Amino acid sequence: MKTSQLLIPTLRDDPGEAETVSHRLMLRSGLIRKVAAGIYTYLPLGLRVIRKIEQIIREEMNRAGAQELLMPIASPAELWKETARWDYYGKELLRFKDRHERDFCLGPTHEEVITDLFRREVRSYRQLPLNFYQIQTKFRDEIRPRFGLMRGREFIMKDAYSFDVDEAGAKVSYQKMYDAYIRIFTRCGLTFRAVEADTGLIGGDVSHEFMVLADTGEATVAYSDQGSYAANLERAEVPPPSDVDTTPLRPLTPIATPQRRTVEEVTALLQITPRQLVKTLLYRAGAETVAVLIRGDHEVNEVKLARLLNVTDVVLADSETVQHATGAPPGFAGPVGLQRVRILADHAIKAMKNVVIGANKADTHYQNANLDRDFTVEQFSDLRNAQAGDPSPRGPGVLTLAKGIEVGQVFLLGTKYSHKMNATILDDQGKERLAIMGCYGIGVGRTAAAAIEQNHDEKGIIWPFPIAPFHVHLLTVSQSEKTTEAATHLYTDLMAAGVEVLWDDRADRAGVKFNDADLIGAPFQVVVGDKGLADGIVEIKIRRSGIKSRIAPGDLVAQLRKLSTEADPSAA
RNA sequence: CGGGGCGUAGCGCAGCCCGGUAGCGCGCCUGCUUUGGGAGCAGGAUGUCAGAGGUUCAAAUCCUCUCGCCCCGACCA
Repeated sequence: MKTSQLLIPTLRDDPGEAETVSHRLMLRSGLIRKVAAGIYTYLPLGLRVIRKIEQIIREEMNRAGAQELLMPIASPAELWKETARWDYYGKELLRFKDRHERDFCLGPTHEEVITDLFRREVRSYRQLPLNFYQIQTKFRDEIRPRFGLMRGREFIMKDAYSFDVDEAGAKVSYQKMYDAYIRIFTRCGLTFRAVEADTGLIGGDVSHEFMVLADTGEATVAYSDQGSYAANLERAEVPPPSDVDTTPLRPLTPIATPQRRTVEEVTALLQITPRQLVKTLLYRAGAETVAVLIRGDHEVNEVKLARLLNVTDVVLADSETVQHATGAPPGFAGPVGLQRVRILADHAIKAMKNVVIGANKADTHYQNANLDRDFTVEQFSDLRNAQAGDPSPRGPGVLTLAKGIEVGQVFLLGTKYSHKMNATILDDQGKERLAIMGCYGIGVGRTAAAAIEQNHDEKGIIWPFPIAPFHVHLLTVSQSEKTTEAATHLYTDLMAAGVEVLWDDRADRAGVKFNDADLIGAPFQVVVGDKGLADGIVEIKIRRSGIKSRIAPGDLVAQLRKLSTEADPSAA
């Protein structure tokens, strides 16, 4: 393609609306333009990247035995009411009525639609396993769209759904997708980790997320520095402490702590460390209020708490609720004499002795409070976030925390949807059984954004070869006929050789072209100009390394082939 | 939804406090020169100052409301 024939509106300045690297560079290099919050147009260059990623996904999904289909974006409320997600999904589900006042929604995911198809069309275990996938536009009315394609409301997703007769089969299907995802993200040139994940709104039992490691990531990953353990922080297990403090018990003593509410204020006043203090946090979980005891230097993991209480989410109680439950203003809650709410505690509390806790009385704490003697706990559980330096819950090593961008997630759903929608098949005994399902998603645009987060410099994008919009950016830096003629030949030869080449044939000066080429980030730049041609050469610049080499025009195609193979071994 | 901020030319911004002719840089158009890392000169076009009300002789500027967008939090591919 020629630049003069494509709309590639590059920007010299950073757009004011964009802060993250990928968002900024996508706008600047003319890949996308915003239409509304979280809603974008993919311009020709951006669409080429999207298509490249889609193609890699297609190849690997097909290789893994999945079959492609395409479901509608709009789906009727009835299906969603069957699984109760019409109510449960909340405001993220964009609903509307058709002209007959029938309720519809824009699909945020397609478990209902695919399960409906399955139950209508599939009867026998002989037809299984089945795995259907689609690459389609999804709509989720996100609370806060941000960072360009990283979290859009409308976005392109590959979603796949597997159906098996039994658990064993479902695990095989799950593993196939897991392996396919590893290949997909590897082929996209990303540095990533597969981590254990919470199942969230989709539901189910087992799940892994594929995290591209990048500082701009919204998720936190905890992984072992020596072993293979890796998990989303939401999920990362913290084993109970092995050593118990054996200090002799001292008598419980009230102590005045006027206006000292926070851990910092109380520990500063009493000259102790946060490790010697127990925070008592009150949470609302549905209709119930619970108290959660947690060591002063730890953070409550609300996902774990919600899971323990079997609710969808928990929120910190407001001050009125705290006052009602403890008889004291917030900041002075403690488990001693706390009657009105259940008391839950993180495992770490078991190991603590002579702790400081709130006294359920304004401006007062207790010193030397001790479990069982002074207060009791209804249930101990893993309720805190893992911290860097914690021992790995499985395998050797200690945990390190890093930021990650979630580009894909795989779930073993079990019968969650097949049960609610009665999706059954006959097994080899002629008995009706619920299909065991799995579902598997990849954010296509987010994968492109993540690739930019990991591959850029101050000049612009450095595309991994397999997902670059073009392999070669051909730059003519002189306006002479000689140069144009030489470039025309090279352009024709490259195209004939199957090289994806973008020829910057604009009448602009060399500097403009060099800068745009660096910004757009094709892996290789070929520079043709009067100077080089006088010496009988053209120049190749490798975008990533910046290394330039001079080469006879006749050798260009062969040389680029060689460089391409080095850049993308999987393409060979 | 809670907290913070912003809406002025295609992009980046100034002007607003202290009301009176809407500006700067880049980009765009024309011409000449230039042509290997964001050219120079000359000329030119482009704005419902987010919208609606109000105050005033007069509003981009002051007041009220509405809308949109960005950032921080709760959500997720």
